[in-house]
Amino acid sequence: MLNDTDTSCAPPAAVWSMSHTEPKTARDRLIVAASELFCHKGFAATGIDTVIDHAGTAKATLYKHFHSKTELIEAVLTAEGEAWRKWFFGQLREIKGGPQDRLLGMFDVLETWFSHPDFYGCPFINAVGEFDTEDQVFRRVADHHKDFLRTWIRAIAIEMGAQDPQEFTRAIVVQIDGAIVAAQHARDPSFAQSAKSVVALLLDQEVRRAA
Amino acid sequence: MLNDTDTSCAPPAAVWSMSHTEPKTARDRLIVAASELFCHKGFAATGIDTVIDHAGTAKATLYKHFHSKTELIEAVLTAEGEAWRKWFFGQLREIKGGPQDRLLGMFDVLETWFSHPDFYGCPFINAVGEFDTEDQVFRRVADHHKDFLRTWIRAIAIEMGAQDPQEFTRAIVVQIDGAIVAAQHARDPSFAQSAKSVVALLLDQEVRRAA
DNA sequence: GGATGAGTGAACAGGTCTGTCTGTTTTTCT
DNA sequence: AGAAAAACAGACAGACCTGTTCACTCATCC
Repeated sequence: MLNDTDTSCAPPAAVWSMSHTEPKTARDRLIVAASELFCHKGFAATGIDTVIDHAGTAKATLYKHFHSKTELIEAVLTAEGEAWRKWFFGQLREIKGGPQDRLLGMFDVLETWFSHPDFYGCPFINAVGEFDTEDQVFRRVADHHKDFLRTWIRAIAIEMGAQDPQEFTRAIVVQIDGAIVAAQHARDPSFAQSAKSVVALLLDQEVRRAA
Repeated sequence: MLNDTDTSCAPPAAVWSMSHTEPKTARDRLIVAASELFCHKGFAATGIDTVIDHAGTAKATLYKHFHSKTELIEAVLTAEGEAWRKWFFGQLREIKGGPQDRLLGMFDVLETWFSHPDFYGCPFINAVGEFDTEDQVFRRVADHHKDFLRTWIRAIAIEMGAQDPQEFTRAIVVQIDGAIVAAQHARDPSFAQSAKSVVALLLDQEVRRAA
């Protein structure tokens, strides 16, 4: 029932990240290099010179494509978000069953994410935590990213006939964020299963309410 | 019995942070200033000069007390953790009722925390997100901090006669971390109540299991 | 085959960073 | 009051930071 046939042969980079896309243009190489460095060593802590060294480009090339470091960070977050969503929703689409099954299955996908050796937490959570009040650009990008997830959850909630889709969605978001942070800190992917059990309980409640 | 009469007249800083403690020694002033700056503007993004400016000390004084910036960050996290726990567990102690009431009441305390204008998320979550793989010192300090919370929850779980205290604790940790991150990102303290509702459901389940 | 546009390498400007050092002043303890 | 410890202001070193500029290479396409 799961796509467990092809996911094991080529582990050069994280499939949920844009790091695995073969970079052709200089811009792509910059984004890929910056993404890896920013996410692993921190946005502020990584210098431009390190980025261009890893990308193998000239500094002028970087500043031709991105007018500032902030713009590069923004581009990295955008690209990383797109790649992650492409992978994540692709996985979600392969889950068979009704809305409940799909919702529960999401946490198995999350666990797959957490289990990858290059899992460093959610780049958006980390970015907002790093800059916080300073620059709300990153908070906006993060919110845009999370909106895709909220929309997906809300659709499930409505499909299920949840009593309060809004509140239901909020509860699920708490499970996701909590699982991400707990797994990141404890380096223990199985927090996805803890969250999944809680969600199963939430689904139980909805069923009982409907009955 | 407690000094709860005088806590409302002077709101210059957050009561859950060590920023409100009147700094006497130069070391205290450094910690207080560094704490505010690091947590608001980021650890890497805040320079030493900014810290000593805000603390009103000489740079030599800083390096006499802390041998490096990393050591200062570590001291800030330690102090911030102590102040937070002092406030938080103090609030928890005032909750009347049995273990279930105390557990649920915790989320009201969390909401109070989230509601403060200076709430910038959990410094430990932010620090681990910022440095991640680079320096595991911060991860260690964060884990030590979280351990107090885990111990408290686990005691409640055992007192309640939870079927699996370990797993119960993990589920609660997910609720806390999730509420923190969701509240921080959406700037919406009421995520504490969403988490609280989920915990109420978990308690329901334990009661039903016991019956 | 010559123009065009993208990329290169390297130097440079101007700041800011961490961390050190010196000499002076203030506080504290006896 | 006098000695000792602590904190002060500020200059300094040396590295690193972001961002700019310039001259050059090389592929592609008309």
